[in-house]
Amino acid sequence: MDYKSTLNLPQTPFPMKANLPQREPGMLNKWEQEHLYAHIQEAQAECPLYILHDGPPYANGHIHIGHALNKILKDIIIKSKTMAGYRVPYIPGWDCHGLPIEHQVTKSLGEKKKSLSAIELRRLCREYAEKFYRIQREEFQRLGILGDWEHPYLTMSPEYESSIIREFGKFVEKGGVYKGLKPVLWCTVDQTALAEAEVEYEDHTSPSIFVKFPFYKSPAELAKPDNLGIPALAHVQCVSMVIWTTTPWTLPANQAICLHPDIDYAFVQIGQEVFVIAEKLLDSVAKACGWTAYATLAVKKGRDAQGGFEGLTCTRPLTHGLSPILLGEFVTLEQGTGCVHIAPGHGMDDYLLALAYNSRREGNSLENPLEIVVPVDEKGRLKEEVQDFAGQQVFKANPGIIEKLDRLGLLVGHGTVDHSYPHCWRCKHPLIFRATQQWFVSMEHGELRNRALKNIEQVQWIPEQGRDRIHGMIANRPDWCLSRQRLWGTPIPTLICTSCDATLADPTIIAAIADLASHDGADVWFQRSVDELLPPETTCPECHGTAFKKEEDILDVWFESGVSHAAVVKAHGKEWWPADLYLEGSDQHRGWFHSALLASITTEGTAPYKAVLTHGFVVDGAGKKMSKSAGNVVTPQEIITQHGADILRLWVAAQDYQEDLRISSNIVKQLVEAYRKIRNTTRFLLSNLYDYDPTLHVVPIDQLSELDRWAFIRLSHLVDQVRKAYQDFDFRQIIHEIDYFCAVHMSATYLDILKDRLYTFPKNSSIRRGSQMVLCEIAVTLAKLLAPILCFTAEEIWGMLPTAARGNPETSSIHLTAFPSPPVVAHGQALDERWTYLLAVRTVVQGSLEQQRREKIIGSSLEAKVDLYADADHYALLHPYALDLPALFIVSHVTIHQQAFDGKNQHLTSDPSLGIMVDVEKAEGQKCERCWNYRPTVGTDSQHPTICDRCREAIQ
RNA sequence: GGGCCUAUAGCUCAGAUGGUUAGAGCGCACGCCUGAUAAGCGUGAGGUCGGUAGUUCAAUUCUACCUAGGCCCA
Repeated sequence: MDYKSTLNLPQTPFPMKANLPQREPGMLNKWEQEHLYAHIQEAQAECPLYILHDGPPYANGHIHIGHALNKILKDIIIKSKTMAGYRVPYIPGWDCHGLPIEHQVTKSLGEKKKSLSAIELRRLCREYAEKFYRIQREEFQRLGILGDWEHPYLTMSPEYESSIIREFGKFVEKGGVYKGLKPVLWCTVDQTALAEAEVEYEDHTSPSIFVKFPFYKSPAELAKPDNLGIPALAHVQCVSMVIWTTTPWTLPANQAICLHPDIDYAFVQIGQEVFVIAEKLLDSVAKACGWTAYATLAVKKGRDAQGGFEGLTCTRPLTHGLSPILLGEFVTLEQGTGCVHIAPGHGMDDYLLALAYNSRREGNSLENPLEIVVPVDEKGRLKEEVQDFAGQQVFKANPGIIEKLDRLGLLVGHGTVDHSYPHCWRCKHPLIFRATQQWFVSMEHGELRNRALKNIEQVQWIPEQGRDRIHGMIANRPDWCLSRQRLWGTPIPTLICTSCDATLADPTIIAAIADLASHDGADVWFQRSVDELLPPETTCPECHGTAFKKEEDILDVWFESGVSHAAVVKAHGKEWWPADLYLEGSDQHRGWFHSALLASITTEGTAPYKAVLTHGFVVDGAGKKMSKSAGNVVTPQEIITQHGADILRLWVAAQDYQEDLRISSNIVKQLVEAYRKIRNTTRFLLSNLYDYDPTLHVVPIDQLSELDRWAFIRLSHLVDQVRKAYQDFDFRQIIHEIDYFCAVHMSATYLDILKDRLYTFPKNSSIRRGSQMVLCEIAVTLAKLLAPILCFTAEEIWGMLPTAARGNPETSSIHLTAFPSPPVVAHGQALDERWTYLLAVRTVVQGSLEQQRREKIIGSSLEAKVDLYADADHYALLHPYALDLPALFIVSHVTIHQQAFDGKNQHLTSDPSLGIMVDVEKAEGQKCERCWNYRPTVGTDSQHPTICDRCREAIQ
């Protein structure tokens, strides 16, 4: 007889092989056709709102692994918050303006660019951004991310551009916006500012000169203790600081000399003169200047509490006035003299030093603020005020300036130097640093800095260190420069009076421009003339003139994305603001978190977010940064095509995203294994539910076997822990919990033990149906707990569950369901303790079985019988389970003896802590053909001579 | 150079106000099963807790420095 056909063997259409790369797109189609995202929003309409505001990626290029990480984390949070009972809308966005796109477009245009109008160039940039946001949108959707993809926010849309202008107007209204000077890289040929990305570094030969700046005070005065306090100076003729520069033309703009506070400076005597230079550079300077006989009189640190340099002044070589000596950390000993000529209008370090000194003048000895002097016009010519050189192009003026310095006796040494120097990427000419008029937001006006710092404390930063990081940045940053000398962006809608040069930044006019932009976009600023843009009665507040020209700068893109809290969050409704969460890479402490905070503090008074969660960066398997040149780049596309998006999502969840995240083929391989364990466990659950119907076969929990109830207790703990981990955004904990649950509690324990019961017991026996109920519950629960992470696989499982398990009425997608509550088992704790003991005994028995297996006594564990020897206490514990133990150990027979360990039975495996000894031998009787247990009853029935009594009953 | 951060088995992660043989899952090796089968079960081997010095009766855990790495800034 074919007894195999009398078994209830597992069967399921749920395949072992996931085939995710093929299967996932089908599911995406289904979700799109069913308008799943919209359905979820409808279903949750009455739930409390949870707003995760999306930071806009830049609409340039395909998505990389960092984008995938960011969006998957967001999606996991959105899906889990939804399943936890919130209404969680997701409006994705893109950052569309800015230099990289303009740069790409300009580059591809080549020479044609010159004949293109601003409006035409903007149109090409718009097309470029349009193309890439669509590409990225598709790539994001492929990751399984649900959201309002049909209505994303784009910073180049008319509504958004209008919002930017409106927010700028609010800034102006609050009064913190001002026009000031700031150095930029400037091309004197194209007469335009360049960004760092547009600069090419090439070798260039520059003059190299050493120039003296004689101290204003006489040597005798300097020698006194309340000055430098170096007596030896009293007898010399002149004491000078010596600076080194490769840009003689910037000397007319000199405002100060900077020393490093910790460097030693030598007072070097040559004849009747004394020069001050860094001690460590003395040899090289002496060589460059041709000094032969010299002596060091004294050495002094840049910063010295008594008789320090700081605050002393020197005579400027080419202009009137005195330059104070300042201290700055940026001074190095790489080249020069260690004494740096400071021209705030022509250098970034110089500029920042001037700002720093000007902003804390009480704490230092500066009498007057340092001025940002720019005696160079936009064509690179020295201006009128520069005596002898007015009208000369800066590079051409250098020889004359050197000659004049020599004539004045101020040139200590000169030569040339070959170094890498910035050049214009288009015209290839050398660039200069030159300060230009730009728009700024004051950090001090209206206490912006202090209010921002105070609000940082009100925000939850995850991880905590984020607070320190942004705090330090806000505390130390200079005023916010809003100007960019570009075309692809939102204009700064201010005006300049053509008769008196006054600037006109009027909130009413700005509001009017914003209205225009809301229909036609910011292009109106470029398309229309001043007269078309301005109200007719507009007059200059300074000179009452009526003729204006437009400001040509556009806004910093950080301002644009910074105001998204208003343009997107608030625009959707007051109750959306402030957002519950911003979630980006840790670089955004200086970027979006930063600009959004300043924007929101200015216009709303508080931070735009309640919490900020940051993640690290993706690095390769060795922890190194990914780069094309290193050849270690892993793309989301390759993982999706090879393994599927769910594997990528699993990777995101399994990693500690608060640090750097490693990825390599090995790591992905490990994840595929973990995925397989989860998948196969689920497959086994499903395969044993083929004949189970929850509406017909449900068994009350208190009537389940203890083993089933133990499984429910494990499930209950899992639900608790996983739900808490979702709340804490601790996703790797979820993966570990689920992985452990599947591998240890289910696969190796519960499911292994259950096989005999499921396969060999009568179909409708309540014990089998009871176990099926538990299996079904576990399958449903696992699918739901996994849904936010393995969104495709969970949906696939959902479709395979018994119909009635999918809710009543049946729910079409798992993403429309809520997280399960933990099942409640009466007296669960006592049961759990008993079973913890029984399973520990099981482990000891397995060890014993393994010994006998190695001895070739047994192969399969069903070939064994087990003798358990227990002391009195543990015998009492074990005895009630006498009938369950064979199934629990998966052996054919178990006998329990009450007998304490006495040292005589040393061939037995013993475990004193469990109070037991174990003996394993070959089981008696014949192997039942049907259930494979060894039983004495096999052969006792003439009709069924090859099966046991239990199986005979089962097939009746 | 500055700010913030990281370093525990091949991989992903636990761990402790400092205190017995530092844990898990996976992978690996070996064995079993062949009624979860490109599956399942069992057993086992893997770690000078990045390095050095210090504090301490005791440090992987605290401190300093160093090395390697990441983000931001200069």
